[in-house]
Amino acid sequence: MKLQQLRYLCETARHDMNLSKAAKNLHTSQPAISKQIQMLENELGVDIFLRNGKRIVQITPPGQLIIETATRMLRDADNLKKIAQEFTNEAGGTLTIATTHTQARYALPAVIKRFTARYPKVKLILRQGSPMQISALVTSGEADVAIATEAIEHFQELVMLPCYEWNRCVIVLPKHPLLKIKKLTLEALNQYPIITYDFAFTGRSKINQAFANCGLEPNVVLTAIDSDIIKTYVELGLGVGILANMAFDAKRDKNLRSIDASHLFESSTTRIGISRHSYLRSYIFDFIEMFAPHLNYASIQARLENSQS
Amino acid sequence: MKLQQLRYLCETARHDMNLSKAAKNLHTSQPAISKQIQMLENELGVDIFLRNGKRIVQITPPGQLIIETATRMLRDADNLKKIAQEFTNEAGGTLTIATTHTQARYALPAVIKRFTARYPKVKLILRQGSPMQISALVTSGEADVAIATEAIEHFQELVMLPCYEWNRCVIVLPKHPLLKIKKLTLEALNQYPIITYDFAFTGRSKINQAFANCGLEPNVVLTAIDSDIIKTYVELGLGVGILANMAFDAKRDKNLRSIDASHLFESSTTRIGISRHSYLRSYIFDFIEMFAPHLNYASIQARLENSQS
DNA sequence: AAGGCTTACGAACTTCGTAACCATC
DNA sequence: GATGGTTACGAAGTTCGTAAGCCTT
Repeated sequence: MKLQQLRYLCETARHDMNLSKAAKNLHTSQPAISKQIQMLENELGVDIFLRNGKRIVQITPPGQLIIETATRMLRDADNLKKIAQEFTNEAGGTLTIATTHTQARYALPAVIKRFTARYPKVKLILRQGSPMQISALVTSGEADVAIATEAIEHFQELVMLPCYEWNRCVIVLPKHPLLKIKKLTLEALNQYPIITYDFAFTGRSKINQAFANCGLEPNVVLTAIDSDIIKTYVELGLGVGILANMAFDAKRDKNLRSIDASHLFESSTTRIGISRHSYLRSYIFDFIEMFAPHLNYASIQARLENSQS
Repeated sequence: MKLQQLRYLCETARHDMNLSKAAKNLHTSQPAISKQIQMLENELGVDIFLRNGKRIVQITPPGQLIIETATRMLRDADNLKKIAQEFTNEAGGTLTIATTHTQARYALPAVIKRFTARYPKVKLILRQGSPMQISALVTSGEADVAIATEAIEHFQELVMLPCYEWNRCVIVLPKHPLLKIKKLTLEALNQYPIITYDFAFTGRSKINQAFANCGLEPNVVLTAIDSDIIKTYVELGLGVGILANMAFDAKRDKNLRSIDASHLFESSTTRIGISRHSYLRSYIFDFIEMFAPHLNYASIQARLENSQS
């Protein structure tokens, strides 16, 4: 059994069991992959892939388990490299943050500024995506940490650490009738077309929930993953926006007015997610602590050890 | 990075960093080990071992972490083989039980009889040792399950599943004065020299505790790891014995008498221990269920997933 | 007919063991 | 001087890519 064979196997599994694609991705030839996978199957004495003639059709039950274990081994191989780097290249390295637009645009800039000042030699990579995509990036080892608000509870392999709570505001054009109401209600809000986040994103489910609880069905005319796009369409007069309140800046957004809506919606918690099985360089722990000061090396390790759910 | 290199590395670490011993154990030459470890260190860019001239002196801090991760990878490689076996050789296989004398002699025979009837093709290996040795065998993958009563709580990597509780009896020669006492007390017991288990073994700490709680210091004249040896010396008149009550059989032990002592000592719990990271063949789950009927595949998996401590 | 997997085969590269050498205890 | 580690080097064994073949869709 060789690590190379496991690499070939997992890459093939990742690419819908297509040897050709796996070969391309690994910069090698298709026969190399074909042969090594056969040799592995041979050594283990079980078929990993089910073949119909010469075409790979699906993964066998033992193949499924084998791929899972092989994946863990490859991640550990990565961990070995990271451990070594931690001790050789103490200052340098890479930090890949997978996050949503809202976090990248409003929550992260301040933290990243401090981080790069402290670790000037660490290369930063920001990757955007939906909470699901973000989680997958961390699970697959393509990113070190995930920062998002929703939908990342379902990944067994991630540990989600609560960072901060936030709520929403409603944004409208100046002179909008809603500005005259003393205390905003969902009923009042529901008089107008609504522009807010895409369903898969940042705390959108809390919004739907609040309306549903009152027996209302909001007239959502436009959704976006991007707070700036929401603002743009509110400015165009398409409707009123519901935004994360950190996304509104009275100074910058002079053409808009915000109305606090914390009392209307349940607050959302932004979490940072790390893979249970990845080795984290010390500066990653520092980054997490900068983002959420109540988290530190000891408390994170405690979470990693005491929860398996 | 090759699995072979990791194997060489871990074997070297296991043998006090002695390349020669590792080479012998792996049936290869010393230069092969030397070279591959150097190549690994080279690839990772860190020294794993600290050398004084040409002699390996100790493990570097990164080396420690690297060895831990490499060990997990090798165990996973083993797991791959076990998974494959589970699907090819459904009936056959091996079950290695690491346990103490008392369990092997008194608790296991009935279970093993049922097990071999159910799985005639599974090869059974019993390995005896102290609770510490037993735990180490499972941790290192040399045994599948550990069965013991004490001292195995300290291995992070093991999950200990409670199986049954038991207590002790006092054994004496026929006509011994203690047989005339209505209800045995520690004070009465303490009049006589005591023969019981070795400190590292089966529930011995509960005995010491009980005496200590009464401010007594027992006069332990002989300790053994083996109930049969204790009986032998009680028969010789060296003192009274304190035994696990399952170790006394009135029919077989005709030359001795037993007095229940459950009220004097806190009961002990015998547990079965499995490694958190090993793949267990289905018959191993069945074995565990035969030993402790309240444990089954689902409940064991739940314990594996919900505890990390 | 195209896409996709396997077989065949020789070139390039690894790994291993023997032997010789060097360092520490 | 005995034990333990490294260096050198040729033999044996792997792995890879190209080319050719074969099986599905």
